[in-house]
Parts: sequence; structure tokens; C-alpha cells
Amino acid sequence: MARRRQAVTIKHVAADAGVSLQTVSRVINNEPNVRPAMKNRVQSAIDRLGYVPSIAAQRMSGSRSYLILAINDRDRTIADWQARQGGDWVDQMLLGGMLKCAEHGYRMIFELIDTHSDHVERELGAAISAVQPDGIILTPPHSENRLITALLEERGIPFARIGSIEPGPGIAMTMGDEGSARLATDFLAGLGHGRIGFIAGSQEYSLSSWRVDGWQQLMRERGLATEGLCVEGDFTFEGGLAAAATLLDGDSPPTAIIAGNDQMALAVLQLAQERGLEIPGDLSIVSFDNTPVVRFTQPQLTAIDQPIAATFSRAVELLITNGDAPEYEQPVVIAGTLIERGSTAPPKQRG
Amino acid sequence: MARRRQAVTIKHVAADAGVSLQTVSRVINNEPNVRPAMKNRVQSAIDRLGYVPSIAAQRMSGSRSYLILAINDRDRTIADWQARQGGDWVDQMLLGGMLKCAEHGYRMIFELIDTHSDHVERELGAAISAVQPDGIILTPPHSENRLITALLEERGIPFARIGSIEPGPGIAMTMGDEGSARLATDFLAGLGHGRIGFIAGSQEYSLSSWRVDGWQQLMRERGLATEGLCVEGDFTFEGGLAAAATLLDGDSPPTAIIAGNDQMALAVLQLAQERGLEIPGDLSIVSFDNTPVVRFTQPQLTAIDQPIAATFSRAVELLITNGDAPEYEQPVVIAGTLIERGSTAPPKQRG
DNA sequence: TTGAAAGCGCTAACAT
DNA sequence: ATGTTAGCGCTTTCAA
Repeated sequence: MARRRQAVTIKHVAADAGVSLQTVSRVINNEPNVRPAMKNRVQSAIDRLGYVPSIAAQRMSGSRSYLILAINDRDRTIADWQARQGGDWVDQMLLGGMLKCAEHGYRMIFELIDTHSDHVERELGAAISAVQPDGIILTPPHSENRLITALLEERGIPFARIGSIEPGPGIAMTMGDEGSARLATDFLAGLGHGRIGFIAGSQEYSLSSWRVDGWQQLMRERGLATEGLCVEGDFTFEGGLAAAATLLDGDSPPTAIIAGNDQMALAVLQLAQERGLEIPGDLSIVSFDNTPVVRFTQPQLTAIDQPIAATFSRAVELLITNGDAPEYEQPVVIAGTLIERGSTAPPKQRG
Repeated sequence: MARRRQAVTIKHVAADAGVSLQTVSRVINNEPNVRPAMKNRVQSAIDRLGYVPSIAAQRMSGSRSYLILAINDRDRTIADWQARQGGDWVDQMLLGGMLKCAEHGYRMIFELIDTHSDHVERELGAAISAVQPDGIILTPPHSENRLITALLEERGIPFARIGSIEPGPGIAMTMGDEGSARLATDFLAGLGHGRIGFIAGSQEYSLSSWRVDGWQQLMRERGLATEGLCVEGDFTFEGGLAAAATLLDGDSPPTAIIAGNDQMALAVLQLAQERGLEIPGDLSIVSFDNTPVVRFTQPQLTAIDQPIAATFSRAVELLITNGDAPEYEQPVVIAGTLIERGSTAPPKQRG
């Protein structure tokens, strides 16, 4: 195959407009010190020739690569894709991230990295060397991996840590897990529930404990007991089943349960219905995530919506406009909201 | 910010191994004419230094970019993401495409292009100029857009057309739509159904008519009438409702319906249940796509699984190994399969 | 089999 | 305000 060269380069534009390469470069990058007349002349040459700069060349000359790298945990992502359970984390992240990148003339590259391997650093280092992104977005559990954050800091690459609140290098961001848990708990308490159970997510993710904290705080503020009402699940349906059984088998079972994600909520729903409990009459359920599945259950699930798209959008924005660094507090919180559906109601009066 | 340079370059490796740049390059690219001893020496230097070639530099020097561009329709993709209806086309495409790319040391860049705009060519041309991919994967409706295929041919970029069977430039690939429709129809006929309705998808996609063809053919082969049994939907839930109503309101309504996608099947299910029809007793339903939602209905839907991941995987493979061009027939067909669930059964005997 | 030189398209630094 | 020069890291000639 013929060696494929760039169809139209900066040289062509320069020749066409009768100016130097540098002037064209200045116009492309919107730099100062170009007279309007000159700028117009160059711009029209660009338009006429349909010129678009090569990101490879831009990167080569030491400036930006116009690439943002978004990183997910490899095993978990692939497992989710293969399970086809309707989770749309990746879709929402692309929705928020890609579109915001496009607005700024950037592109998002999505990459899977194996957290649990001994050579996270090697794997991530390779991705960075190959792609040379201008910014990186880390998701849990990577966002809390010291090996990773240290590596990025050392390499001087701006990055956002989604689902991480620690101070330190990179922009800490969360979806307000603690607040969301409070929101859900407060909503249920407001309906009249006194015994509100909580199924926590895997402790591998800090956000799991933040949610427990939010629930616990609010219960305390409302003067409600939490003893025996918090069980740990592991974000899977099976884990949810076990946790739900533990809660429902207790001495005085809860009249409402908050599940740390949709899969576990589905499990609660199924187990409860198998046991002849009426939802929401006998048991109210609130889930976390609000993935598509919550609208396919009977009844539909009241859920905390995680603003994944908005969070990635903001992350991209912060990474790209880093230079103009407006002040912002860390962690950056993009709060979730409660979407009320049919799985929640006031508890039945005691017979 | 300090001008960010590559941490370890080919120069470092060359110096470390005490050889020329060229020799290192040869080792990286697995080129001949390097003595094993030499190769080992270089390789160990590469490993020791953790060297990874910069794709920007590789691209600059005129060789490959190690980038494959996968393109989806912009409006439709964004609408799907925002609707959060549980479709996982993008996920499956990434699953198949990204992983296969990774196997070959490539990366997949996912891009949204607006088909309906007047300037598809400009938009796509810009993406190509910026990214300079080694291959492109087109999905419907792009894969059937002559403006696009002509542009790619002219630029000499290898590409795959998924959902397109025409001869012409690029690799034509399908998921065997006609055969899948035959499969579904044959399955239902085998259960004893004589009146099998078909809700076609939007005619904007050729695959919609291939499916109708498959259904029609098999009906004919089985000696079954098709008159008034095919209605056009538009891939939306609403369109499915209207189409289902038309079919069920006919003089002698079908005892089974095949829907062109899951959303329309959902509509058939809902309408039928609203009308007091028992599924599958009074009406059997088979849907196309097998997205996650089919397992959340009551009963679960028997569906044609579209091998999206496998198709993208194959597309990537064909694009990357293009040079070694093994013979293959076009269109390349990755056939779908029928997944039997609860929405299908023999028709009730006439009272 | 190996190495040296030239250049890919662009931008940073330095003229003018 | 504009132009000139020197690379960026790599591969492709071409030479040894």
C-alpha cells in the first residue's frame, strides 16, 4: 500500500495563503499577535482546503495531544459487558466525557486497566507512553490506588479521581455518596419508616462506606436505631440475596431497605416477593444507580440517580481548562438525586 | 507547565543497548535482518527501561497509527444513551472491538458522526485527518452511505461496512439478518404457528428489509400466507405499539409476532397484555437484538441474539491483518442465534 | 546484518 | 505582527 501521507498539511495552507507556517499555526491555535485581516486570509485558506491538523504532529511538536484517557477496571468492565445485565456506566461515561471532549476539540480514549495485577504501573505507563494524553480520568477502584496516583503525579499528567475524596494529587470528585444516602434515608424516614435497613456495597470501594456513613448519620439525627440494620453485600445479585435474607430474618426486620446498587435491589425485590411480601406495602426499596433495569421491575424501583454523565463532563472540563484554573473546592461533588417510583410507600400501620 | 516530553525514547534504548536507532526500530516492529543475539540485547534494554513507542511518532514517520476508528450515528447513539432503555450496542461493540484491538497492540477510537448533515464528508474527513486511523468500522446507516464509502475509498483507508452487503469498496459484513429472520420464523412454524406476523424496522436500514425477506421466504416455503401480516415499525416503542395494534386488529390476527427489535417487542408484549392476551398462550413473541431488557419482562422474551461483539472483533481482525489478506467471501456473515425463553409456545388449540 | 541521514507535520523559541 | 530555525520520536530510504 502506498505510504499514506496527510492529504493537506499546514504547508499547503501556508502556501495557499501566502504566509509562513507559523502564522497558520497561530491561527489554528487562536494565539494572539495575528492581525484580523491576516487571520481571515488564513482561515479562508483552511476552509477552502479543508485542512485539519494532525494530532500526531501536534503531539510530536511537544504541545497537546488533544486526547483524554478514561480508565476503567478491566475485569469488572468486561464482566459487566458479558453479563449483559443492562448496566450503562460505560455509556453514561462516554455520553458525558466524549461530548464534552468534542466541544473542546479533544477526543476521549477509553482504556481498560487491570487493577489487581502486580504491574498496574507497567500497564498504565504503557498506555500513557503510547497515547500521551493531556489528561486522565480515573474511576474506582483505580482512583484510590496510590501506585497509580503516584505514577501520574510523577509524570506530571493532570488527572481526575472519580469516587475519591482524599486530598493529594489530581482532582478529587464524587457523586455525593454520603449525601445521596442521607437523601434516601431521609425520604424513607419522612414516609414514616423507622426501621430502615442498608445493604452496603463492596468495601473495596470507599464510596460504599460513605454511603453507610450517610445512612447512619441521618438515622442518628432522626433518633432511629441502626443496630443490626446494616449488612454488607458485594454489588452482585447473589450478594444482595444473602444480605436481604440476613436483614429480613432478623428479630425485627426493616420496613424499608436501601440497596447499594441496582443488582442488589433487584435481589431484595425478588426475595421479598418470593416470601410473599408486598412491595411497597410490606417493604419499601430504594436502590442506588438508577440503571435502566429499575424501570423494568414490578413495581419500578425508587432509586438514587448517579450523575455519571455530568461527572465525566465536569471532569473533562476541569482537565482541559486546567490552565485557566478557576478556583474550585475539592472534592468536586456532583450530587445525585432521588427518583421516586413505585417501590416506596409509607409503612403499613401495625395491625 | 513544563513541556512534557516522552520519558524514555528509542534513543535511550539505543544508547542503553549500544546499538543504532534503526536496530531498535527493527526489533520493535519485528522486522527481519536482526540477529537473535542482537534482538535479545535490544529487547532486554526495552524491558529494563520500560520503553513503549509513541504512537504519535510512529504515525508521524509515515507508518501505522495503530488506531482503528469505529463510527456510530451521532443522533441515534446520543438519544439511546439519554433514554437509558438498556440497549447495549455500544458496549458490545467496544467489547468485541477494543479487546481485539488490544490483542494486536492497536487502540479503538469511538466517534460519533452525524449522517443526516449535509457535511458528513467534512465531519468524517476531519476525524480522519486528525486521527489518521489505520482502519475504520462503519455501522448503519453510515455503512450504506455512498458519500462516506466513496470518501474512504478515495483516501485509501481500509474499512468494514457492518450491515451492508453491496459489493464495492470496504469489507461488507452482516449478522445474517435474513437467516435470523428465517430462523425465528421456522422456530415459530415448528411450534405449530400458521399466522406469524412480522413488525419490520425502519426502512432507513437495509437490514430491515433483509429480515422481512427471510420471514417471507420461509413463510412461502412452509406454504403459509403472509397477506396483511407484515407491518412497518420504526424501531421505537411507540412505533411498535401502533404496529402491534394493526396486526392484532386484523381480521384473523396472528398467533405469533416477530418484532424487528427489542423495543418493539416490548410494545407488543405490553399491548397484548393490556388486551388480556396471555403470553405465550394466546400470542408468541420473538424479538430481535437480545439486549438486556428481554430478560426483565414477564415472561422473558425469546430473541434473536445479534453477535455484535463477535462482528466487531472480526471486523477489527480483518482490518488489521488486511495485508496478509486471506481469502474470504463477502459479505462476511456472523450469524445470529435464537435464544429461547418464555414468550414462545405452541398456539392454543382452537376451542 | 547494521548504521547514518533525511524527513513526517507541527510548534516553541528566537529572530526580525 | 510575522518569519525563520530547530527539533519532537520515529521510520524510511540509502549506504556500508
